[in-house]
Amino acid sequence: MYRFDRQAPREQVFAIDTPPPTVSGSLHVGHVFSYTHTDVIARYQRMRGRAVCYPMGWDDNGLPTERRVQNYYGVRCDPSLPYDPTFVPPETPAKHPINISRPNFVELCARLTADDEVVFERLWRHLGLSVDWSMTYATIGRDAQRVSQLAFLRLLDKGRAYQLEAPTLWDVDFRTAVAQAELEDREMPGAYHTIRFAKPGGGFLTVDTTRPELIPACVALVAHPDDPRYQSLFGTTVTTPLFGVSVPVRAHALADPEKGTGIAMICTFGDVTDVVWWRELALPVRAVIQANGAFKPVTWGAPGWEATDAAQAQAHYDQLAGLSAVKARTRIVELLRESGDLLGDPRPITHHVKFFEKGDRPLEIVTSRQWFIQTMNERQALLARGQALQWHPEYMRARFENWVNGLNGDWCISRQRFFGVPFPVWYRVREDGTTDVDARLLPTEAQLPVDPSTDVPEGFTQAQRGEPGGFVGDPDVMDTWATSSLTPFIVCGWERDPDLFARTYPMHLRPQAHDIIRTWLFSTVLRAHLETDTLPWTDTAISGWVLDPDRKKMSKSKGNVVTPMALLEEHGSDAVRYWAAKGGPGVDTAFEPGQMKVGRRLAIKLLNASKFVLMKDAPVGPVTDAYDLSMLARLRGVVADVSRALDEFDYASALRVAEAFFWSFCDDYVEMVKRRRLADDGSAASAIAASRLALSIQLRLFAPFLPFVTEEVWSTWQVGSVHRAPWPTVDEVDARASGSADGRLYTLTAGILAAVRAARSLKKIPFSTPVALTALHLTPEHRAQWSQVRTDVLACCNVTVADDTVVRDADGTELSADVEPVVGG
RNA sequence: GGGCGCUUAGCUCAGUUGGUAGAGCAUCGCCUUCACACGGCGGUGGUCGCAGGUUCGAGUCCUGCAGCGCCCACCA
Repeated sequence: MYRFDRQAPREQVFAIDTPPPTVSGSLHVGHVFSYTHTDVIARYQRMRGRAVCYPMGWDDNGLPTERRVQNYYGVRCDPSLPYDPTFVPPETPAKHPINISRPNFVELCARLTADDEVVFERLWRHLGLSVDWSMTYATIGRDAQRVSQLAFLRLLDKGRAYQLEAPTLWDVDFRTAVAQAELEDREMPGAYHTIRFAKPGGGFLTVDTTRPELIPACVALVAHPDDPRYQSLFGTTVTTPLFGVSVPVRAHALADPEKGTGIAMICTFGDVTDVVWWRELALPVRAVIQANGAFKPVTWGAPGWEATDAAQAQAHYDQLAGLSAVKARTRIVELLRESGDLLGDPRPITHHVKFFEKGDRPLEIVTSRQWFIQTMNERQALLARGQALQWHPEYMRARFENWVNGLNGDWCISRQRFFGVPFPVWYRVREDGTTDVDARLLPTEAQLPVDPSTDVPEGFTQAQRGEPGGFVGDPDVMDTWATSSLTPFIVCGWERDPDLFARTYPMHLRPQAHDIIRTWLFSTVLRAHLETDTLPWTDTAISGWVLDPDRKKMSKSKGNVVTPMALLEEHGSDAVRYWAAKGGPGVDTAFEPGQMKVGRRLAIKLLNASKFVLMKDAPVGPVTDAYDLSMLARLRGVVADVSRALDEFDYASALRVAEAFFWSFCDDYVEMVKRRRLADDGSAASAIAASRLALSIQLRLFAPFLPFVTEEVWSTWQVGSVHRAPWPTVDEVDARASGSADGRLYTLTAGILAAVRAARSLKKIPFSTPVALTALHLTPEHRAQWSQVRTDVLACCNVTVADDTVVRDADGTELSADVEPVVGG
């Protein structure tokens, strides 16, 4: 039913770039929420006659999977090991992790994620997602690897991807580079330490620092060029405490006279500002922190580590070597106190520190060789792409622009990890056994995907791996976003199925949540811009988050996550979808079981109302009665409004409009026709025809939202699936409803019935007691309709119009717009 | 520090181009009536965050402020 028609011409295609959920986690209510939004749009477009390309992907690539596999099987990846085809993981994880090769590790990742993917698919089917499951992809799958590597090689060829040895943001626990997009600030306790530096002619100047442990890595001091306090020091050198290193005092506009003493240490590297100063002031490197976060061994007095008293520097430094940054800080404070170079006590502060979003310790900056994709010189072009993209809601564009304007470097795409797409690159090994990183060996496009740790470059043999004169593979894998940014290419068959690609790309819709605008949305726009010089899609619909009743984002760590399957089983999929669809585009929505109960009630009401309408059958004929025509005139407007809202991706408004009409249809119209249907005349035939037409239309209006109950009813009296039925149009209504009519007779009569019900309730008059209208105030709008109000219709409420009923015009705007009959027993 | 959004009934939220404040839930009451008790109908309930301004008229437009949330930002 949901199979994408690959023969459909491009104008009829509607292609959705589905977010592939991370399979190593579990799906939560937020997923159910946002994936429902997408499904409503997919179902609507399908009923409009579009060939909907709606795949599902699994994001099984990356760190979360790695961590899970390590724990689940008790293994650890050692890329230096050869593949062992006979390896079988132990039944229960061993006490000490078993080292296995990268291909073995990847096999285990694939095995574990395959199980998850079965569970995920079951949930999505239960929820009623109208996905074409034959198009499912995985981000670690063979084709995703081919696309990632091919796109990388194309960028390399164009000079848009490059490799560089440079200071890079580094997570010391995962021991990998990370990108700007993966950072988050966390508020941390810290302390200002006032340190003294010896001035050349005697005396001291003081510097405030939160990272005294980096004094051995200090390469200069810096103050603002206009700062009067330091004018005389610019161009001179001062001496670092404990280590006795001469460092220059420099001027740079980035130095903030307001912070600390107005003069700062430049260390290699304490933060990203250090990197800027270091680069722009052309300073030397004196790095102390290693990839694992520990202070590295240093021989003082050696080139680059000159000190006035090398022995003393060594004695001090040896107490730091091997320690982590935090422990080194504690130790150096003691040393500074002993030497008298620490003035006063450290002054506690809280400040923002950069973390890898998945990391536990603050990021360090470590110099390493990494791959980058150019972004900085595309910023203007990317802003223009963001302008051209249709955002729903519109204001989310600001997030994108905010991010693009805040970029401070090219995108680092290499990670020193294992479960990811490898870089399709080998390097020559020199005769002395060292790697020549400039002598790259690349595969042909036809060979992709390749794993350079097991595959061999053209013209070499496996025996030459790592040998002098031979080759080595690039050890790194790509950032997970380097693959995810290519989902439109993966889905649309880029460089694999040109016919499919031409029909589906650029795609139509990218649905996603707002927290990954800077990562997934941004990087996808970038890759499409660089590769095809287009936007990847015309529209993006941004969903909000599901908040718990305390208005906090629902998350596992807070222990407030509800299992989606249990939710679906308790309330029913239609009910949960109803709740989800009420959360409009971009709006964070409270988790509210009450709304699900309302959705369930709506579904049951649909069943019952359908049962009533379908009790009576009649030949399909024109609708002639004024009441029926008036009701259909209202429905005509509803069809137009619901369609317009869905065209604009505003599923929440669409549902509201359809629902409001349906309740009125049940309360008022169904009551109005109850007695008429029992007659055996043209009025009855008209009522039955109109009821069935209205039911058919309303079932189709609700089908994208409540796919199960609508299909259930549809299947009892229609051929085929409601989900393949044509979307209702105003033309369809006009074709059956002869003559022109408006909705006023319907609203007037509904108003009278509602007023009678209110009066009965207020005066406690039971339904079985007949009542008569004695007075009626009419608004000018409804004046002309009064003469059409029929007593046989009002009889459904057991109300009659007395001979002496007084009908009054509403006197200007003085009277209430409501019709206020006075009811007598 | 910059950006974006939100603030309307006890709760969750609608409120199109300015024109008498809306829905559902909760609460209270009524009703077995031939689709529906897994129900129906009705009632109560609001200085629209605050202060100015524009206007005949402001929940809506403008300015400022406050609170909340999110995104971003130079760890001295």
